[in-house]
Amino acid sequence: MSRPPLPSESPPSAPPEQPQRAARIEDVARIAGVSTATVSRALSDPERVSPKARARVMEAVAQVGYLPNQAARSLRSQKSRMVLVVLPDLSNVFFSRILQGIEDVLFEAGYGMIIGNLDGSPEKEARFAAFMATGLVDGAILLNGHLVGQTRDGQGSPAPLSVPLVALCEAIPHAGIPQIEIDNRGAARAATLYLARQGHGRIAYVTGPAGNSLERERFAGYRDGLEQSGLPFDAELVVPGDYTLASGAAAAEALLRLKRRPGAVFCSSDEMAIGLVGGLAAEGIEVPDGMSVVGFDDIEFAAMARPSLTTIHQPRRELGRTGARVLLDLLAGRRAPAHVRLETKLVERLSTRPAGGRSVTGSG
Amino acid sequence: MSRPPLPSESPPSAPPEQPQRAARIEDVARIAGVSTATVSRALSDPERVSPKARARVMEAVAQVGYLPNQAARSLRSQKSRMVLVVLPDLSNVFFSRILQGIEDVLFEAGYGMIIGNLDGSPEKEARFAAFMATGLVDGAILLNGHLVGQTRDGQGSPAPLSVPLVALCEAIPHAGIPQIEIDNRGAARAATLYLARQGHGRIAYVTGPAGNSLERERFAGYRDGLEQSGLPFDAELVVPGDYTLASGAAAAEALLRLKRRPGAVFCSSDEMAIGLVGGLAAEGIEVPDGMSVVGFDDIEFAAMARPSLTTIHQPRRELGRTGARVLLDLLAGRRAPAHVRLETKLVERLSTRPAGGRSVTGSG
DNA sequence: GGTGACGATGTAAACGATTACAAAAATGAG
DNA sequence: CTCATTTTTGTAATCGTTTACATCGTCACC
Repeated sequence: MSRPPLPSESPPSAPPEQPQRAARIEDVARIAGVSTATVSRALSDPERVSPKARARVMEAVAQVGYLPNQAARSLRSQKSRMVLVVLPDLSNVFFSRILQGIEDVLFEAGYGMIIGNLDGSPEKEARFAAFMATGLVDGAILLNGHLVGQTRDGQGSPAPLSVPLVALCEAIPHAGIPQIEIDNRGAARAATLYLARQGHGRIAYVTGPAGNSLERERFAGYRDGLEQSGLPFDAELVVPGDYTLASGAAAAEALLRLKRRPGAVFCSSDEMAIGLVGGLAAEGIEVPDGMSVVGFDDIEFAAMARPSLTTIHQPRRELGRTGARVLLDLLAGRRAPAHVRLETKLVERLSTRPAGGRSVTGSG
Repeated sequence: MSRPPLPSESPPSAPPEQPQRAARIEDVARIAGVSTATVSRALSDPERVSPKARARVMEAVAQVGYLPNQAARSLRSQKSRMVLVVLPDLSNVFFSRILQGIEDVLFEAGYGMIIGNLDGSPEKEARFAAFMATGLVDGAILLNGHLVGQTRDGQGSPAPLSVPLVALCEAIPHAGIPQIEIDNRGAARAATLYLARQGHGRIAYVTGPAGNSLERERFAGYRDGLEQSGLPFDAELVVPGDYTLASGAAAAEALLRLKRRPGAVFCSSDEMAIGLVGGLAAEGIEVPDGMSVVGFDDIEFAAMARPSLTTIHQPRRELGRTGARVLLDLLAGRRAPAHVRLETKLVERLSTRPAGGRSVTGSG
């Protein structure tokens, strides 16, 4: 096709006022002297193109700084190379390292990560569900323990699980969704056994929120531990909490009100354990001399706390990594394990000591 | 084209095996008896469509559960309604609340959030830069203190800043990018003045990493504070750190080696302050009786620490919110402020006390 | 009743890639 | 050298929207 002749003063070398429109595949094709199909192939699957053409394409790409438009790409290919990560609370330190692990693996595989921070809002939940249904993401990792956007408004069909999902940490009661988790029950048993072996006969337990699936497991583990140690279960020693610092402090008061105080406490979260230590200190009871305390999670701060906290270490980053890997398997159509359990580890620090023994570190 | 006759048992009312293809705008249009243009208008700008048509469209949408395909939408409209947030380290607790603030505002405005975790990797940086250039995101918020993907490989043109940007916390030396930050210098001055007013004559300072733009400001503020209090500056009292717990602990040792010990220390981060407290305790010096300590940031743990930490509170969530708002202004073509400064606040807790006074809380 | 303005609607052309299909070129066997 | 086969390339359809432009009524005003 012939164009109208250009004004004589405009050599094609450097058009001055043009606002730098991003280069398209067509531009690359023209410069390289091939078709757009060849350019596309050279970029996505270099083997399918002759070395000569490939070189010309690469040169043209470099010359114009071509980057394929993502919207066009994902419209046509029906893949977005994006993953949604849904979590209940972005500001909760517990999740940040998991996110990091997820990001590690996703990035490596060329995927991006969209964050869905639920924050207790049903609106958010609905929107994130839409993310999955509109092709915005190829899959999702759920850290929130339940399915997202199960809205069946009006006569609408039961929202189809449009993309592959993976559940991290909390179990989702839905068949066919791989679960990545730790052995909460076994870990809680280990913590309880540890205290029992240190000679503590009355071991209290500060729970997480009722109804939480993790919590049920941990509570079961606590009872396992008691049983295995030949200790009696005493409902009086079970104090309700909700994983927060404040509930740990409240638990301290509750425990001190008991006629027969426990010599040790196992808390279902580090935050509660730290709150408990503070609450005990306010009443003049120092940890570990006055009481031994074990936490759960091994958050960053557990090691910094005073006294540093004996706790159950969860491999958070590795949990994230594994979850991402399993999702990638699903996305690639590979067979994925239905269930992965990661090892926990009891980390001994200074918030526990044998019952009846004397403190090793003389305090002031 | 004629198909082979179906087995008689399959009436067309409910095709059983069809894998539930997502409804397209065309389906909605057909059911509502209007054109696709009208459907599009009814959804994006209901005012432009007659009430009758609107109602029919809405009904059809509900009936088939239509959700517009994002890729198609953003391909055509050249807008993705996504924002990239770039940060140096996702696992750093300092950022999580900022992220939360950003997410708050973005969600409200109908935007999604893609996370770019740099993690010190140039590859990541390049990829995130590509996110901006490929239409994947409409804008970006940078928490990392420098421009992303400034790669000018080969003869490539100087990567055009393709989308609106906002710099949060750290300043980016580049004209035209709005900066959202706190008054680091003023806050550091306030912390120093506070200690001076408590009667401390020798006030040490534990720095952040050299070369950091925040750090320069804070150091200047420390000197301002000394000057304003009529105290001499003593280079011996400036101990290098890098914001980490470990460097705080190391600083403790350094300070204890001095012939004339300071009575108070101002640390450029809470983590260092907490490390310092631990390091001092290891040498038998308790805070605040043996030394007063002030931190910076007011991270979650500052209040939980023992002793709880006097520190400079940064409105992290609000920083995130403001950054997101400014970016939205930019995206909407509204005039955005070039510079926003948020207020900090000195939070008095138990890691400081007047010089020479006696401790109020009797320990042990 | 004619005319202009306005609002509601429809038609069809983008947006920028990927990819099914067909054609052309290269390769190898006989 | 011919023919079958394989590789490489090109053409054009396609993904599912939005939106410029054209069209068609409707209404008010003269």
